Amino acid sequence: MQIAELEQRTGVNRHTLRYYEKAGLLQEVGRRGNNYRDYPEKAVERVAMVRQLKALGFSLREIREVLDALRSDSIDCEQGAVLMAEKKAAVDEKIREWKRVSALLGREQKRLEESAAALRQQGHCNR
Amino acid sequence: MQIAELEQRTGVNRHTLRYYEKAGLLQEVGRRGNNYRDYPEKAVERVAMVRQLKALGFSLREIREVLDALRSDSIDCEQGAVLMAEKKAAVDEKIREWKRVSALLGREQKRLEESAAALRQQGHCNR
DNA sequence: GTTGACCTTAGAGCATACTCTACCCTTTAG
DNA sequence: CTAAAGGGTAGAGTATGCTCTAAGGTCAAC
Repeated sequence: MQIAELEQRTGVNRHTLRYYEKAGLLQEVGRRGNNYRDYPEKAVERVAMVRQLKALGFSLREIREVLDALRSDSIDCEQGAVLMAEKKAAVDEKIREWKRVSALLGREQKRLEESAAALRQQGHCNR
Repeated sequence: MQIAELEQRTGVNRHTLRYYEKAGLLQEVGRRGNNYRDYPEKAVERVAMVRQLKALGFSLREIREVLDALRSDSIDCEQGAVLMAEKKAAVDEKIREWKRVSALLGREQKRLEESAAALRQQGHCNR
C-alpha cells in the first residue's frame, strides 16, 4: 500500500506518517524499486493504535516502547512483562485520578445547575 | 506571599508561575508597592490544581476554562454547568478508553510472563 | 553605601509533535 | 513526449509549554 492510501485510510497526514516512521513507530515499511514506501495491511491498525495511545496522553517515545514490547521479538519477555506492568500501574493510577476529576466536575456541574435554577427569576448568577 | 515561597511550596519554577499568570491561570495575583507579586494563600492550592489537571492531559487553555467556571463569577451558571457537563463527558469517555488500555496491557503482561516462564530453560524468548 | 538576595520584564532557547514548502524523481494517461 | 498525479528528502515553520538569560530595580544587613 502506498502512502496516499494509508493516509486516506487512517486520516493521518502523510508528513506525519513519515515522521512516525522516523520516530520508530512504524517499522515494517518496505520500499519498492522506485523508492516509494510500501506499507503492509497491518500498518493501518498500527497507526490507529498509535493515535489511540497518543489521544490518551502517551508520548511518541512511550508508544514506541509499548509497541516494541508488544512485538517482543527484539525485547526480552521478562523485560517486556515488567514494562507492561509498569505502564499498566501508571495507567491504573491515571484512571483513579481521572475518576476524582470526574467526581469533582460532576459536583461542580450540579452546584452550577442548582444555582442557575435558584436564580432563574432573580437575575444574574453570582452566588 | 512572594514568588520564591510559592515556588518552594508548589515545586513549580518561578518562570512557569509567571507564565501561568500570563496564560490567565492565576488571577488573584496582587502587587506590592515595589511591583513585587503578592500571592494569596489560595494560590498554592490553585497551582496544585493546575498541575493535577495538566498531568491528566488537559491543555492550559482547558484548565483555564474549567477554573474560570469553578470560580463562576465571570461566567454564567448555566454556561458553567454546560461546560462542566461537557468536560465530565469527555473525562468519562477517557476513563473508558484508559480501562481498555489497562486491560490490553494486563493481557500482554500476562502473555509475556507466561512466555518468559515457559522459555526460562529453553533459551531466548521469541514466541 | 555597597554587597547580596530577591524581584521585575522582555525575549531567547528548547523539546515535542506536527505541518508545510521546496525541489526533484517516477509513473501513468493522452 | 509531455502533463499531471503521486512519491521522495531536507529542512523551515508552528503551537504548546516550559526554562533560562540578560539587564536592571528593590531591600535588608553590615
